[in-house]
Amino acid sequence: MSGIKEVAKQANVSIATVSRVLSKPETVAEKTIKRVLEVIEDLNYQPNAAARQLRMAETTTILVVVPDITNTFFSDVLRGIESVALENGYQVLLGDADNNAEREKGYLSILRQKKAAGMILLTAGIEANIVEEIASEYPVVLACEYLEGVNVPTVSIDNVSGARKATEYLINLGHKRIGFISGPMNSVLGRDRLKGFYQAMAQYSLKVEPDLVQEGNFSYKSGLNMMNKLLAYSHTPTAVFAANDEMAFGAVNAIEQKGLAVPQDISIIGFDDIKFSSIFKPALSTISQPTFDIGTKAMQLLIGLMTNQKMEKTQYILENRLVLRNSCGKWSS
Amino acid sequence: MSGIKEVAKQANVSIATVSRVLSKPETVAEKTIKRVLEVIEDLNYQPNAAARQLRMAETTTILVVVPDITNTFFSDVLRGIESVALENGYQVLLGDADNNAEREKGYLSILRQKKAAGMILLTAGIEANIVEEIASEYPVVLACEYLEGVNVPTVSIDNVSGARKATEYLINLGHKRIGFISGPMNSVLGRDRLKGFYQAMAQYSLKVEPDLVQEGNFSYKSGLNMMNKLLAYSHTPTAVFAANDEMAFGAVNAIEQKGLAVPQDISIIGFDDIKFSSIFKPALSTISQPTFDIGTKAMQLLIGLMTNQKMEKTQYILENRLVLRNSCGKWSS
DNA sequence: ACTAGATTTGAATGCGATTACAATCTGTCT
DNA sequence: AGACAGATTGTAATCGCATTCAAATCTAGT
Repeated sequence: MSGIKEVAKQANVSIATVSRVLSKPETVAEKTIKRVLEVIEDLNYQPNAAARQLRMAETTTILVVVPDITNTFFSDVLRGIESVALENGYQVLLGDADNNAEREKGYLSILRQKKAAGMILLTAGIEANIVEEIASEYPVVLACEYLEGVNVPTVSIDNVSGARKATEYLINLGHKRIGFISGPMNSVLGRDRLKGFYQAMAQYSLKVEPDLVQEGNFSYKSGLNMMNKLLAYSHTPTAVFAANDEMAFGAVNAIEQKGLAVPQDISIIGFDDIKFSSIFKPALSTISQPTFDIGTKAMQLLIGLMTNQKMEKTQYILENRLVLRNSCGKWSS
Repeated sequence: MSGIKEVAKQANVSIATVSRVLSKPETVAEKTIKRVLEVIEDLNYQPNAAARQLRMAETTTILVVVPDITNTFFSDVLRGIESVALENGYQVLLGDADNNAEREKGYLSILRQKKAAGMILLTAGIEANIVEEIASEYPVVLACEYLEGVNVPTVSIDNVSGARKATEYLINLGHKRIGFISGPMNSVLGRDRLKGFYQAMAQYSLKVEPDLVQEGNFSYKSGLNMMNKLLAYSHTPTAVFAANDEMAFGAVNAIEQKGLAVPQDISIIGFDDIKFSSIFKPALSTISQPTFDIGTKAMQLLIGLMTNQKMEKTQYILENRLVLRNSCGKWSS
């Protein structure tokens, strides 16, 4: 309950002096500082954030919108964000969109209310033009997913090249009939990974059979279902690339439920390298994304934006890399 | 940039009327409402949160402090919290303590600055007396971990009975030499689960060999290490209870690395029932916690506190239950 | 047409902090 | 001693909104 007035009274100074002790101590006499500080300590005084924000026209909270906080991939990124936010005196307001574009949009009002100074979008459910509009008015950075043709600061990985890398690896192992379990086609991420797959196949003059590419939704269950579908064809693939690790787990388990073995009968590769990928059996070969770094970079970018630093670069593509474990094997036919 | 003044001017009314349209429309003439609303729509006006908060002396953000957002257990709880927060017009400010008590304490200033109206603690690193003090001044609810002898609203599960349940199950399967990989002994959670283990063993007059209980820290790696330690003894246990699922995964993998099989040679049971437990092989038998419900209940409690509702109950213990999968087998000697 | 009563509106005030500017104090120099 | 520069402190305006209270407008009954 104790406000600046109370501190001022007890320290026998004006509220202006109290304020100065906190923000510009060099303009206040030594012993006054001491006296005021003691009272502050005593009363456990902390300046009211709302009043300060109103006066200063700035807040130190930023908004992060995630599609699903339960997904460890996003929580890793979030941790990166929080880490540099904290270092720089920012707090993060969490918006879980729950994979719902409407809900995602709802969070924009936080910005308009000036409740947050900026926003990091880990999602991509909002229409590109809306994002662009909001980004022209407020500091916004996109992480993980980029929006085609939108000129908003972005940090991401190159999903196309990552997918190409994974596919090439399978090809070099000798596989020719390669299946693909994609992410949802309405997400850039899903489309890009598919594109990378096609590119690699084309580069090696391999035919991709339409039946062998199935659309999942990044969930374990969909991986399981789609793999079962692939298994139902007369010519089953000898390797399949799942567009994320969770679906890869599903694929592996579907295969094993049919009495087949990974990688002896079918090789599986994933994408993301989440925490459980190395714990899973067989340990999953996958494309590793620098999740934590995506978070830190995104937050650094946002801070740059908020403090009006002129930026040399606003588009960052972080490196991904192939991590080899035990879910893929050679194939000779 | 458009404030209430701008709206008032364009709608040709005073700012008071604009404010009334938003908060007490029934006191404003029909057509005035319509006109004002149109301008508001037009300008995309949203009342400045800081000004509003300052005037009203209340905010709609609450603080949630988690030990580690990366842990799916906590992110599930968080999702529960967010879900009812959103329904009731609250936003959640996330504080990741990163398993660091100091950092945890740092978040308390958010409350003092009135940046958040209340707090949910999913951690328990802060000293009990400090928690009690802060809780006497601000709305605070504890979730997941309770603090002994602290009279603060709490929602948790009964870790003792859960652990007893898991142990009993192992005993009923015929196991006698049962090992335990505990959580850190400086956490209530870790101690309670150990207590449950001891209780069950005592109830069935089974001796617990000191060598067979090892202290881990809830991480996969510690599960792996501690299991290796257990495996090094001449009389290895026939079953081990790991105090959480991640450590259970570590235990299983340690066993398999030694060429032994789960559950044929050794049975493993975990605690938490995280998402990955049913995907893992063998699918892990474990104690399931109602994570989402813990979150919703905690948030409901907090809302009650913040709105000064008189509460019939402030201590909730949610049910846990044994979920049987494939990591435990019968033992006869 | 006039007035009491009901409805609608506007001007003034305060929330708690920051800060430009004015006022006061200190000590030094002439 | 008086004056002035520099250091220190206080005064008051301001941020954007909600709210109060009194003024303005409208309604209907006579």
